[in-house]
Amino acid sequence: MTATAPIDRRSAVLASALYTFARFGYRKTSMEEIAQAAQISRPGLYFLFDSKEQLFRAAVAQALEEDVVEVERVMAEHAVPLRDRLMHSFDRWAGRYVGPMTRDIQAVIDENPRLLGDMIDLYPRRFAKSIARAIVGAGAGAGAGAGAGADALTQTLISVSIGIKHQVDEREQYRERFAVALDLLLR
Amino acid sequence: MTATAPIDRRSAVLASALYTFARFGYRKTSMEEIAQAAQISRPGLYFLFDSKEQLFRAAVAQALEEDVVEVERVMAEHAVPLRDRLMHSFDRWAGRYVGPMTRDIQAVIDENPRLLGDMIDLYPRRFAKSIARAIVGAGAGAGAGAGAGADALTQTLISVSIGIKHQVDEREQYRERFAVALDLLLR
DNA sequence: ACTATACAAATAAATCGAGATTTGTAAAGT
DNA sequence: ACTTTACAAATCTCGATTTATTTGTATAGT
Repeated sequence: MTATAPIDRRSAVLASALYTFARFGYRKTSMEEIAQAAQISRPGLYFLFDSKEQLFRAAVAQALEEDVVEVERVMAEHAVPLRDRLMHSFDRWAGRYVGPMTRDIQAVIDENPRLLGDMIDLYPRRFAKSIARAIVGAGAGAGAGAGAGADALTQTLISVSIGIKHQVDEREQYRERFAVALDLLLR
Repeated sequence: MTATAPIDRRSAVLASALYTFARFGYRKTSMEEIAQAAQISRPGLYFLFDSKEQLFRAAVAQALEEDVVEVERVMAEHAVPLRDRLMHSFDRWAGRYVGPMTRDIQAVIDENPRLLGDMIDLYPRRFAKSIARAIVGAGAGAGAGAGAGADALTQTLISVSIGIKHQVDEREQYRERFAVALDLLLR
């Protein structure tokens, strides 16, 4: 119990930091601003994180990790209908980052690929794998072929999701359009 | 016959100009570069077009017009399978602008909405309408509901197309992925 | 229906130094 | 496991000036 306190603190700072990075972009966000938003002193930040770069990486990693863990958890709930699981997972993975407040989180990630290294490929792959597994598990995608049909369906769902994200500017619109696509792609 | 010569010239200059704009962006492309690429003198350009802005508008308009006219033509050919018509139309409308050489045509259009005015909304709407009409005509999308199902299918196809364009960097990859999506969305 | 040359006016890019901000670390304190 | 204060070094910002490029037009020529 006593050991969880610093972990929670660290986690809270990362969540706050990501939000601050999102508002001003990586470059124009100072450690001072991050510290104030997180209610910590600036040297205290350096106690928790070695550098601004590492803090940024950790903040993005935590967000992606939480998202993908939630997706993996939901997709494994075989009792609830596949359609509902997909809706929830894509909304968490992508829909969540549509809209005036959160859109810039995606932007700050996209604009600093150099700082993020593997994460940019690894997490989306893990997301896709989780989706595909659940689709074969539910027997959708292709009655007999199994894996191939599931990969095709997964790939198409991801493309739809990316496309919608570029078309709409509110999370609710994302959800509506993705629901339409889901109805067409699931029979 | 004698009157077609200037029209062809103008048209060729516009095609060349769009390509040049695409390579360097609107701002960093000079009239001199456009003139050289089009094998015409710079004052000659001003004889054909009032200003750089007007030339840019005309170049984009010509490309979009040719694309959408081709789409309308193909989608009206009721004899050929709907799937083939859709593949051809989306490849012409979007796939064509994927790839190392042509990728930036889309970018230069997106980056200068102020210069393009209505075109940015009008041509995509015309494209969507052409697709939706053909889908109802072919009886796909929804056996009974007619229009609603066709609009949903059209909307989803467009989202897929936009998504794929952001995922791939070669036209052939676009075609492959879109074919996969088509197979899933058409039964 | 153009080309070649030329030119004024506007725009953009390059340079530069002064001043401010920011990073990362240290030290002393609780 | 932090806070406060302090500081050197690096980085960024800003304005000013200069230099170069570009636009749009004109003029003479074919």
